[in-house]
Amino acid sequence: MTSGARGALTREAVLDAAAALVKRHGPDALTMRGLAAALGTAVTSIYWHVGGREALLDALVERTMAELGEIRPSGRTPEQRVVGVARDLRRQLRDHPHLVALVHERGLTERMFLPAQRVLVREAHAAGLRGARAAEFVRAVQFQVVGHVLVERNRERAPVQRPGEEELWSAETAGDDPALARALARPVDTERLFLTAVRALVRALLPAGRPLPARASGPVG
Amino acid sequence: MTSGARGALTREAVLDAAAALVKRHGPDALTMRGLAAALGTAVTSIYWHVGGREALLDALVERTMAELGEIRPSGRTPEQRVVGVARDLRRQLRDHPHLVALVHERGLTERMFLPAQRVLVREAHAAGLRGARAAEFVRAVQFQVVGHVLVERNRERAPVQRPGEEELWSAETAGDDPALARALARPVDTERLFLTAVRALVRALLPAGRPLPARASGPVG
DNA sequence: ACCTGAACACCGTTCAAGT
DNA sequence: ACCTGAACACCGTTCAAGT
Repeated sequence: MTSGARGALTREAVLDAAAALVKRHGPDALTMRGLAAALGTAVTSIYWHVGGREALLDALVERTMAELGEIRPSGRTPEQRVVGVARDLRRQLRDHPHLVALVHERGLTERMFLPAQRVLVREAHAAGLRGARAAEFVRAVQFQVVGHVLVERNRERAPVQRPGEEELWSAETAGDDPALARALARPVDTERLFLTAVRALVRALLPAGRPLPARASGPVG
Repeated sequence: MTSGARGALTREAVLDAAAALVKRHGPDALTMRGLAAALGTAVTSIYWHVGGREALLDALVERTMAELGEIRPSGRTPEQRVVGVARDLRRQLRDHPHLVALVHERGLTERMFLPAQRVLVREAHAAGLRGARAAEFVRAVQFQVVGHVLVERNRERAPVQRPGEEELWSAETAGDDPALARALARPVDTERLFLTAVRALVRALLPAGRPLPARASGPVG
């Protein structure tokens, strides 16, 4: 109904319709029967073109991931570039909120982080980090970014916190600090929180920022 | 069948059986019909005692949360105590892996972190942090701990990574650093990673560690 | 090669009916 | 107050049958 049923059914057309459904109502709203209705075909045709629901969602993840623009580091110091990469990745994921849910459900956070991983390895090398140290750095940034995005998404779809109860909590936990109680009641500035955490991590793991003379490490590509 | 059908059906008995099912096969395996079968009653009895599936899962989360031991800070400096609190919370959540999944599904990470929040506020005050600064600190630790646990759980239930592909990735991303490629192929030392990240955060946000003379801040309890 | 309807084995939930 | 079976409105998937 939504998408024109012009011509033969294509794998592409199925994925398009599926993506539209997910975009509008979230992954849970994507049912094989509903998708078939949107396409104007029989449910079983979907199975012929893309396979079952699992395969469909896998394909959707892969497609959305390919649509994400590549991440290019910018900035003077390795620290600036790494923080920039983290921020860009977070922005990309924020722009595709359902992708995060899909990826989490399917245990693909590793896959999601792969493009950024390449870039971070280069930055680690440029900063003079190699081997196990470089790996630890990359992993730490991965956990940081992905973890933050997961928490952020989670809070967004949290049930409407009953304000009365929240007030109570704040008063109870804030212990003689009304300014803190107020701050805890306010919505979180997630962007700021994110940058704070990433910067702290990068500063702790990256060697002190010498401006690196010309080209610090070996051939890169 | 599993749990004895002795006496009248109780809300407690229903929750017990539900908890057992979730513990053994995960939250997805908890179906109203399956639960009724395990209890040896009609499905509809469950509705009378605890309400629908949503209410059941909510009750389960609340119950499991109450079972978690309270978190007590230990250590000399505020930094040590905060890191300890974070580590304890992570351990608790690791010991109840399905709780994390349930909490994430239902958008209750805020609720899950509440007990630790109280403790962290006290530590922030003890370290001389008040008002908005203290709130930011608490929030940062919250995102850090919860985020890490979410990523950790996600990776655990990730599909078996085809080793060939992973090898390729490593070789591709490692760029002239075989030790890094090997490190990336090895399983992550999540405990170490966690402590590294938390320590970096705490050091960045907590005022420099003076040993605090006797009692630094106002009345607390 | 592509598409179909019917059927199977599930779900959560409601409701009128029992005791 | 407590428990029941039947029924409703959904699911994903398979399969034999069509063209």
